[in-house]
Amino acid sequence: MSSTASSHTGTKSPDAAKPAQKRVRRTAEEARRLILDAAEKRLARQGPEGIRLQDIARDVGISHPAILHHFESREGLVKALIARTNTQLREKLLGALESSEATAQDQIESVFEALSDRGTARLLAWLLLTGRVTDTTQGPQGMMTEIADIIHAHREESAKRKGTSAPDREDTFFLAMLTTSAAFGDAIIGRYLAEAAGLDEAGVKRYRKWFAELLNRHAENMDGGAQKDGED
Amino acid sequence: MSSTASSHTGTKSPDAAKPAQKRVRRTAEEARRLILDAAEKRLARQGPEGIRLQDIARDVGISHPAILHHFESREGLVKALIARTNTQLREKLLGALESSEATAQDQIESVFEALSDRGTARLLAWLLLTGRVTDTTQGPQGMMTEIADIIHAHREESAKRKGTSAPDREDTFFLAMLTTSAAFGDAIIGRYLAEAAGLDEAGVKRYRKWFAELLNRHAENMDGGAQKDGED
DNA sequence: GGGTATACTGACATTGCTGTCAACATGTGA
DNA sequence: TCACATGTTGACAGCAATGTCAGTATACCC
Repeated sequence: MSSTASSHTGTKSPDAAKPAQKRVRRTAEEARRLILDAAEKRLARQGPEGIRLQDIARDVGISHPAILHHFESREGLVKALIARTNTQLREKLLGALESSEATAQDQIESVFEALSDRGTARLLAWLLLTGRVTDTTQGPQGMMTEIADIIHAHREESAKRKGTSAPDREDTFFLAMLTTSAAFGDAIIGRYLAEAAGLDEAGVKRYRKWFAELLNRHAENMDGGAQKDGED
Repeated sequence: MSSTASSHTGTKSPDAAKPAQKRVRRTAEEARRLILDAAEKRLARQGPEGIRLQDIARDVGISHPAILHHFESREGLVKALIARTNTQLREKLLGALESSEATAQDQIESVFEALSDRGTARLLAWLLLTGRVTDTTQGPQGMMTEIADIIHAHREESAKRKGTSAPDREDTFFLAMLTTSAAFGDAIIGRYLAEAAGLDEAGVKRYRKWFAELLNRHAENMDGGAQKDGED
């Protein structure tokens, strides 16, 4: 890294043995990907202030103007990172929902996973904290309503199958909202809470299971009504 | 603001109505308080990057070196703000718990309130995001375990009174952890989720009540065991 | 009223980061 | 093999933010 090979081009020195810097040249797409990866990593580790062009450039092994070349500005980089994160989050969540094999347990687990993985929640928290949210349909908000709709459809279908009354729509929203908030908060503070309580990894797993069961019982009570065989 | 009044002292003008800049001289304590208030406000409104000495100084109506005079450095200001916020949060939460008149509903409500008020959760989120957490006993983590202990004592007492089996200690931790995460997440993203779902203020209230009842039912099931009259 | 401690200020030094620019180098197609 | 598009770079400009310093003004005490 520090071997900056003195001056820039070797042309001045007739030193044939020193082509020195084989400059790497990636496709624009590849370069963008690497830069976003590095930015994501920094952000997850060091928080908002960890996004510094110089640092990221060093991580990737390029000069910082290269980043500006690909993203126009620091703000452009941030926007691109947000967009990519949103897309990935959306895909993960919808994927988890649509795999009809997954139990409700798995689904809730996957929400927690998706938000804590790669500092997704941290990025989004920062996004919300710095007031970068403009459009209600974009970002986690829009996602939640979309997902709540899907879940509600499931519940209605399930209720119809069982011949019980359809669940309250607001109840489903509340379920989604609680899950989102809890997973969100967990991604940010969960680690510290667990540590303070002396919970190891298995304990965290138990916690999530406990939470999923809490919601399950609630849903069964609501959906099943007076019915008793409320297994899913 | 631009009326810098040319030179510094106003003694030149005998204008009694305009002694120009009677330099205000507060007690150190008062000055610190005002500065912290302004910093807190900025932080709540603009997020982490909103803490700029110049801006805060302007808000208070002093020059920015005055801030440095009282807090040594920007970092010192941040630390002081964190300390104060922690203290205030602690007092609020313990206060809410100890007022034995409060129902479980009220208590949960007060957790949400305490975290969302004055951007407390935002500050703490930033604190956690930027990895400023060192001591496990400080900050929200330690608070949670402390509070969980108190709640657990309540539950045990209540169980004894009813003659039912004592609740699982871990169950209480999980309750506290969920409440903390949910309130924490809510303070950060709740506003946006509610907006996306079209929830007005009354809706948010219903949500919190719904959540409190969810926890209540769970606790009653656990504590009451086979008992049915689990009102409290 | 004079003296002292210290809250406070303007001007400036310093640092660090984003963004610009001209030039360089490399993959691709003719 | 040559030309071209473009990924890439070092040097520098510009700015913003923290921090320093010498000096000023005010509350408090005698």
